[in-house]
Amino acid sequence: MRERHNRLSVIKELIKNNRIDNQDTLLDMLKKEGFSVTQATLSRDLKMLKVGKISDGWSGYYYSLPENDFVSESEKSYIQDVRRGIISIEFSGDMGVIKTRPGHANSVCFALDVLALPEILGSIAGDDTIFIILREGMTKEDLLESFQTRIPEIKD
Amino acid sequence: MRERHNRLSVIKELIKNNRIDNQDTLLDMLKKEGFSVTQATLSRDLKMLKVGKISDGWSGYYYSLPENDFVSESEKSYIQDVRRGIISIEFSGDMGVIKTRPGHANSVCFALDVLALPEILGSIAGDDTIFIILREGMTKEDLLESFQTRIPEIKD
DNA sequence: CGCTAATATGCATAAATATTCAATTTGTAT
DNA sequence: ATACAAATTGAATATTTATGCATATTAGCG
Repeated sequence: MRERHNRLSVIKELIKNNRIDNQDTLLDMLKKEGFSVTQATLSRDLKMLKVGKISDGWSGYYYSLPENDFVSESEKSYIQDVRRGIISIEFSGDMGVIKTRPGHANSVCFALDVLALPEILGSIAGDDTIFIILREGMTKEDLLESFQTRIPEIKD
Repeated sequence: MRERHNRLSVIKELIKNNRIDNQDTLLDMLKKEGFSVTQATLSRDLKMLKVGKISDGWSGYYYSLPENDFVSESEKSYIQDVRRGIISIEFSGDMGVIKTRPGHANSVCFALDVLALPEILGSIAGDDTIFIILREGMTKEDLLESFQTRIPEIKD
């Protein structure tokens, strides 16, 4: 199911570069890019990308990515750190344990910190193990979803 | 028709202080504050206030005021400068002429600058006269509307 | 005051967006 | 491979938001 991720990043580009004010026009643009889906799917995609609809300051509204969503170059490299180091992630209640390749725990942990995932209250790294504590009200599913949207989108 | 302005500022407070994610609940809150209107009116109010609907970062969306819409105390005093100094405003094409009380042109002009109305490209002040140039695509109606929403809402 | 133009509002409805449900596809562990 | 759970999607529908139009209210002005 690589399809969806590709679509998501195309949507992101479209939103970043155009003033789009409804899903139907976005749908058309997507079609021209080769993605043929329905409005229902697009609605879900937008929610997943956390796009908002904000005022242009005078006459209307348009879609907009959340602030911190220009993935800076340095941030990309942190994401790489995560991908290179991480082996597994498991949970017990509000706590999670991430296993990494030996010696990678610290760089992964630091990278997670930089990514500032809203689900993570805090984390601490050993040599190949990271403990994380979920923020109150968050579930492991929330965190895993964040991972999916933040991590896989990076190419090469 | 003071009513609407009061309602607008109550709406602003409600949005600033609560996580509201649809107009019906906002409608209820308004009712409790003593404002009884329909969803149609509320929809128009929100557009007038330029509120956006943005992601809370994990599970949903809520209304949010545009960034620069916390009217700072200093900004309030600038608005007062405008209200105290201004006498009339007239247009010819893309240009506007504001007449002020003698000696007030400068303070009004500076205040307009601070308010950073999107409709104004630039302005220059004499002693009791200000010239302003509208930004391309903007009309005098746009500017006057901005005035109405920015200036009158300030109390005392 | 009464008149008029502008503004504000509600009602009904259109337009836009989200969600339910069933079907299909994909991932994973035998 | 085969079976089962999870994820993805579309179609239909529900929910939410915007708007056209008629009416009501207000601000000016003679």
